[in-house]
Amino acid sequence: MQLATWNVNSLTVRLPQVLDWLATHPVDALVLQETKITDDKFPREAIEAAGYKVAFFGQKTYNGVALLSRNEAQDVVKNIPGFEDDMARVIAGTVDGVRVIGAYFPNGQAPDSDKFVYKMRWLDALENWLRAELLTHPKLVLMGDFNITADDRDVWDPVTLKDTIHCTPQERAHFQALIDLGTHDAFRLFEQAEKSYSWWDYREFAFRRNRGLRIDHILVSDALKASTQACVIDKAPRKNERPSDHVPVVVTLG
DNA sequence: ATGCCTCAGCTCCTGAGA
Repeated sequence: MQLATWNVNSLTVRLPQVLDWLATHPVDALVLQETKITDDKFPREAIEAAGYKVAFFGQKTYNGVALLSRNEAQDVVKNIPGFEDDMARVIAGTVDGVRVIGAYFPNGQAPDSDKFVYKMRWLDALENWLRAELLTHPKLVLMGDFNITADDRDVWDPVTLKDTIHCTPQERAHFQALIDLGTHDAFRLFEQAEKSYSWWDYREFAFRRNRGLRIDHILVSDALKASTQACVIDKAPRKNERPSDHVPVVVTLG
């Protein structure tokens, strides 16, 4: 079984690339972030024609998430239950017996901003919900655009970027809190190349110079750890014309 | 210097992303 996550930065722009990618990477489920599209305009037909069922939860201009799966997702949940939020950031569903949570974590903008305060509140709520979800669904995968680097290996210049957004101790403590609930950073379960990133700024030839961050993650629960066989970042779509600034991350479960 | 790209939208500039 293969599961993947991809922040597409506008599904309207990236739909052809998503369909191309699925044709060559026929994963069992794919979660998308930053679809930036309202539900009435979601390209359901094109995705179903490619052989996927889809659940989606969007809004105009910002945010927006979707869960594509070969077999229809059961018990779909949108956003964090009990957490008031006017942003579409989370979609969860059970696919082939695995609880799949796709999430677009808040950016946070800057450590001294209101958006950072919201990010911390959102992360608190996510942790409380995940604790409960793990009890009812031991086989669980949380994946998406976390907007957090787990440690300095995930940062192209950890000295210059020390304590800046995505790299603060507060954000990393929250990442660790998710791990402490009984999950594992699937990417780090395996030997990986140094300077492996999932996002590169559009500016200053950042991709060509490999000035990136690893902020797109896949956490697998304790119950899935032993069956986790691989986790790879697929950099190829970053070389497309009009690429997303993020690339897909894929996990293979036995 | 706070932009450099890219995207959406009450679109010819602005806000946001990370």
